[in-house]
Amino acid sequence: MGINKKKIILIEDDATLGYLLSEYLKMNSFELYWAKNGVDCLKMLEQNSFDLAILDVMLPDIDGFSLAQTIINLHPKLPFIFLTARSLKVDVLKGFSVGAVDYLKKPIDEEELVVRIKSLLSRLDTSVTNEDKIRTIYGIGNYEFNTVNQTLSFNEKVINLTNRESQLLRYFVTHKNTLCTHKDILTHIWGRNDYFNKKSLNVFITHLRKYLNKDASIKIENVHNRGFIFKME
Amino acid sequence: MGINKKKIILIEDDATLGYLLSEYLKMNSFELYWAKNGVDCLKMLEQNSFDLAILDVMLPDIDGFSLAQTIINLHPKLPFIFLTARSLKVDVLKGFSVGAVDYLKKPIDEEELVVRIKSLLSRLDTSVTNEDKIRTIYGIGNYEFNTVNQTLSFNEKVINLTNRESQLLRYFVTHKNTLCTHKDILTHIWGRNDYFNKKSLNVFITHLRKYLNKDASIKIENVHNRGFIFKME
DNA sequence: AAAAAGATTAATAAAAGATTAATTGAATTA
DNA sequence: TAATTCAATTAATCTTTTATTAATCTTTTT
Repeated sequence: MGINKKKIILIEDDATLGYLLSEYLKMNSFELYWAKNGVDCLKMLEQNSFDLAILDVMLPDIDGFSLAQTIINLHPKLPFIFLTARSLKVDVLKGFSVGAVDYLKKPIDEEELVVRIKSLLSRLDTSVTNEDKIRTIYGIGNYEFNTVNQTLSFNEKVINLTNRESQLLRYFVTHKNTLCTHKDILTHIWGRNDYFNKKSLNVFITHLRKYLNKDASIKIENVHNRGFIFKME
Repeated sequence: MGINKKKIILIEDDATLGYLLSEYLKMNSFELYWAKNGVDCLKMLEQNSFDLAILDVMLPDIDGFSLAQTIINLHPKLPFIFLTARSLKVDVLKGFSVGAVDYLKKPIDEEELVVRIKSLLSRLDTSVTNEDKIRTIYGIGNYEFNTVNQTLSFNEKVINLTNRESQLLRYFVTHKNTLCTHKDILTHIWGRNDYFNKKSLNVFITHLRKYLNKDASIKIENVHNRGFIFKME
């Protein structure tokens, strides 16, 4: 998750359940705001910006679906989930039709609630997902390695790598400066650790060394009888 | 929703439930593919590109969680939901921890399933934004490509493109300078990734290369065993 | 110094790709 | 309805690429 706590607003009139959920969610490092009714809720929405709203359908002063509608009008981007005892099918359908991200039926397990919240927040948070995505471009010294196009560039010069070369280099950059045993490399890339594949691996090591010899800070060092260490940085 | 039906792959070994869900989802204008086991599933994933996977946890040949792991490795962007009779809490938590978008317990109401699917697809849908960006006219080096008239012009000379030629060229200009895998091109344009369509693709590559050979700055490069890169600019 | 492991270069065979030609099949027209 | 046309697919052939294997040389280890 990000460096900042995610802000959640819980709209729940029941004192016991409200307290329980608030505390549990706080324990799971969310910043929690608990509104006990619709009026409080709107006030809080005025004063803060939230990442998620959890809405009870049955509220003393306003119907949850109407409140959801109001929330959408005021904050179209705020995702919300319904949490309710009314598990009537029409309600579930109505919940989604007004734009709910999820609809959970009481009694809900707190742990499950937390993983559901985390799951949907991580998907909604584009900044996080982009960071976490498998990187396509790696800097290797003065080289640039594009794992998708399978190219290695150095000062405008572009080398096209073959599948195996690219696989091997990717393995190395993701395991840089640590021993990569023959066995690990072979089972991971060749799928099988035997004499001939090991010979093949050696050929590809030579290829990569040749490609990378423009930058002296990068080295593929052999550890006798064990494997290789890809040194960089 | 977009102009095209969303493609869903359902992995379910139970014949009755599988049939029921398939039919119901088809009725709700999804394009449905039903895999009865893990092996079938992987084959289908090779041959098509999907918008969503629905996974039973209990499969005859492979554990659903392991299959999910495999799916993530092969298709990191494909969202999946679990649909299962095992409503054990640990399973739910495990489901989300491996990256599920939702975890539904049997017996599930079909109507609810559909609204949940629609809700999450609408939130995940990025293709629409990309589709919307398609322009009518593209400059390709000294050429001008009109996607509506399906023409390619060079110094007053006009080449009339066929449907396939135009589709393929459009795919390339909207994905220029990045690897377009055989699979992506074939599933996107031909709808199916198999041996014969790949042969067909090769023929069209030859066509486009011939049309575009007046401008040396444009190249359709092959990446052995992976696909093509349309280089321009 | 001998043996094993590793590095390098070269040879080879299988697979993939490119190109041209033939065939199919649907749409259009006589 | 038969003939024509044109695009897409399939087939046949040739070319290129690539992973592997082999051969040879160099380095390490005992």
